[in-house]
Amino acid sequence: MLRSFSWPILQVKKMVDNNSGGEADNFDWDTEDDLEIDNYAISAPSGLSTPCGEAVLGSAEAGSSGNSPNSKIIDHFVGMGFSREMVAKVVEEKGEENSDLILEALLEYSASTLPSSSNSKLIDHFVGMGFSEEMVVKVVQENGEGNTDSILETLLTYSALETTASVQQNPDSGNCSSDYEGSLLNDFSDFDSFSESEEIMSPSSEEGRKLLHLTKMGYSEAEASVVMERCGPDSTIEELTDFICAAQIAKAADALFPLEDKKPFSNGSSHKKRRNWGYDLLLRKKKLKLEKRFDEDDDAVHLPNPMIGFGVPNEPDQITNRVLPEAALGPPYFYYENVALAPKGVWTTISRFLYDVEPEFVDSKFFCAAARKRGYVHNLPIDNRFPLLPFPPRTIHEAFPLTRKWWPSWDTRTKLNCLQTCIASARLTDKIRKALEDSDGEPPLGIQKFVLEQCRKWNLVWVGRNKVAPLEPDEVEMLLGFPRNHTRGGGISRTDRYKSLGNSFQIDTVAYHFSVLKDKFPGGINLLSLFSGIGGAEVALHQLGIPLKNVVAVEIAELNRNILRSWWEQTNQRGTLTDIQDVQELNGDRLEQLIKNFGGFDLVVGGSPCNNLTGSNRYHRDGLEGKDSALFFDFCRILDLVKCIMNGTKSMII
DNA sequence: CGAAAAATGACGATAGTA
DNA sequence: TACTATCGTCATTTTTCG
Repeated sequence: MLRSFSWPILQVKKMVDNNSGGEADNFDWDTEDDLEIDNYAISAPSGLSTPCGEAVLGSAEAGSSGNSPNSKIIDHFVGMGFSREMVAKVVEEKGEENSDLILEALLEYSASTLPSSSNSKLIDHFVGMGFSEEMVVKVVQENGEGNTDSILETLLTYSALETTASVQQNPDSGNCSSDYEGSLLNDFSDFDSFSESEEIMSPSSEEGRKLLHLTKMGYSEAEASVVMERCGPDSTIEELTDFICAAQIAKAADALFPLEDKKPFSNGSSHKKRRNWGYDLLLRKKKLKLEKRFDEDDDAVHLPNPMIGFGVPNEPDQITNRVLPEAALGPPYFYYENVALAPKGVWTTISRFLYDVEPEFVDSKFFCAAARKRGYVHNLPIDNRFPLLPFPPRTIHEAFPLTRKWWPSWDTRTKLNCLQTCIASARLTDKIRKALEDSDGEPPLGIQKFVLEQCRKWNLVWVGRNKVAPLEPDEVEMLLGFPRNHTRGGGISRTDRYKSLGNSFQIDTVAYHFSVLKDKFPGGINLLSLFSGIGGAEVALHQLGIPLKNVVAVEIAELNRNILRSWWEQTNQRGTLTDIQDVQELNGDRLEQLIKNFGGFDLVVGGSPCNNLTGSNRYHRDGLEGKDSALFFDFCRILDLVKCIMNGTKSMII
């Protein structure tokens, strides 16, 4: 509820900053000069072509209709959807000077009265925010009037689509469209081939094919059909995905605006700059693509070799200081993780969405006996890190001494490969055994090559004469740094243990990065753990001896929530663990409540789904737009909400 | 016996490095 | 150019459970 009412706050700010607001539709999408973008953001904030562009105009007009300052103020708030009586009353109580207080009071009153309001009142409310009545009625019907949050979500999406569409179709935008479309071909070329193969299987109507294609890409049918309507029947998949992509970026960014502007009359420059974030990003993305066309992708993220990030224990070449972009500075600290070997461009996008922080790529083979190439984007200090002690075994032989007896000399592996979610079948290991038994002594080179290839692929170890086997679940736990039997019990199957473990952090690696927090939070920390899985972040902090005060863990899988809860109880944690099922539940309201309860999060951690990024996925390696990996944008959304709410809370306290 | 859960086996492409 | 690594998905079979 609060969130839906937060929107108008932005309008007030815009209105106060600049009352003209008429340039929204003429936003220059062809601009490639960052300086110009920044200037634009600072000098003409009302010109942002946000999805609520209409709302801005609407309220500005409403505002200018009044004469005396008093009625003007009242009109402003009425324009946001508050009732005139309520506004008048509040203005009288709080005085017309302090809009902060007025808004606070209005929000409070509305929160208590709206739930009982009628359907038409709800519609009026959203119409008051600047959405067209037609659209609101439709969306309320679709979503049901109970869920104001999803109504707002949908409205924002539709509005974003309209805005981007009108900008794209604006003939005044010069050569923008041709460049833009051309550059997009690169990005969606993999989708292209996908669609061609799909065509054979479902040769229905062209429109149906596109719809199917878009929905397969993970977009809702509503999104897909709206976009197709906007783009016309001749639109290509590239154009369609472009619209949706832009809308999603806009959506992710816009979800943050309201609370960002909780201090309606502050004018910090970074504050204003941030508001342009999603669009700024869109432009940068475009710029990046253009650069790519000229073979100048300086912006492309490249993996370090050796993959030691800013440094690992016992290795030279430590980097102990770096300059973070201003927007990235805490509080809170944040820590995002995903697979390093993602499709091209993914890490560039991730970095840009996380305040342009340079990712730290680290292979966990420097911490344990198994490789794990991961990228981490975080704003933690990087000096005076220390590792967890004792060091875990860092070679296969140290980790599994019993295998030494059976390890053939021609298997030269000293480290295991990445621990994944599936293991080799018994049939494969048996096939290997038979292949080896045919020859006594040294097997032929061909056999050696085959066996070694399979061993690398499936992380097999030698457990007997000519006998290889996959790792046991508890061995995987050990390699990843979890306590033994961490994932055992509670009715979890063997298969699911592998799956949960395969999706987890390597504790020693993460703990090394977290170690800098120990001095800073001697009394313990409040942790927001998104996609928490089996609790890698929690375990790492615990091992470091950093007390966990309040932990909010968001995890979709019940089995994983049970594992974390069980660990929490086993280790006699003093703090409180709140678990939430879905990141989508975590809206502004919920976060505000949580943050109010214990004064803010010190650390926000999350490794969003990698299944659409990893090379192991043969079917849906769709990148960040993939069905599951797109949840990355929820990480951004939530992180930014936390940032905004905490800054807002702080300013109210001070 | 039948449903549900668990285990099994077949299935390449991409992107980086030497 | 050749070589290597990769937090996986799907359909089917087998086992478990009531």
